[in-house]
Amino acid sequence: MPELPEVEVTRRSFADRIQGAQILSLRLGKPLRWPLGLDPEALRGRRVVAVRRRGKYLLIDLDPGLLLLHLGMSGSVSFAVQQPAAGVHDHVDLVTDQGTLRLNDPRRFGALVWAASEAAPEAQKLLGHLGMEPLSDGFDFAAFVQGLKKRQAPIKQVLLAGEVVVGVGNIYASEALFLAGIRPTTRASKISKPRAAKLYAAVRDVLARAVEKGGSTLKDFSNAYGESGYFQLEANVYGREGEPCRVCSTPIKMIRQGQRATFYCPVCQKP
DNA sequence: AAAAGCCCCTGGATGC
DNA sequence: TGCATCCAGGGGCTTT
Repeated sequence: MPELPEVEVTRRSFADRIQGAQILSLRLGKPLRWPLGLDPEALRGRRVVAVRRRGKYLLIDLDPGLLLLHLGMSGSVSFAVQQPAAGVHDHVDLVTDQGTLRLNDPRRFGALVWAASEAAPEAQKLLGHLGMEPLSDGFDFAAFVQGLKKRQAPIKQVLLAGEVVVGVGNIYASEALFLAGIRPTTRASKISKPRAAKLYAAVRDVLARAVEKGGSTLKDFSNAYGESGYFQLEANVYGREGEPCRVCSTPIKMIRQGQRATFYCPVCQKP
């Protein structure tokens, strides 16, 4: 479900409310993708210092240590002073003196992982290979071009891999490539500098706009207040197979790349 | 080193 | 109505 915009929207919807809170307990439900890596009891009494985001991971800074929270495909977070009784898919309740942070994740591809610090091996195993943050000042165009240059894989899959730039998932990869006028099957290394410049801008623009719209709610995404996103209504190609391109009216095509659906306009997007 | 496939898991939509 | 099949916002791991 959640790509960078949904994760960022989630972060913003509870970061202020949990900041400074003292952890009272941590209840875990069914196993998630990875074990926590720590006895939950050990967290009692620690303070939540801040909530940051790296790619699609939420970093909940504690004193000391941090928790890495990933929403997987179907995860969503809620934060409330008083949570209702836990349902079958509520697998994390982080109870604090300011409210309870709850993770609901039917498919359980998500995870909550303890790390002693961001530099510690258990954190670096998940974060170490990640590429640039597209919405930060550190998103460097020259490095972006260089990253594309050395990859022979189709550009759609290079975006998804997250090693050049993070946070671009299946929806926004198709959308960014549409905005840039680039065919998803084009080998990354073949993209000229001017076209890379369009893609660089498109990635930023589409993610920033999606954050403003509260993310995309295809099925069940909501922020920590339970509010839906609306960016899906503005999708140019994602989920629109056979429907007319909003620019040229040509039917949108759907193909499969690495077992994931890709959508594009065969006229607006050139190889 | 990089690319391509394979899974993890549940639920909803579709088809016979 | 019942049951099988396919598909879904991710990504680490294994195999080429």
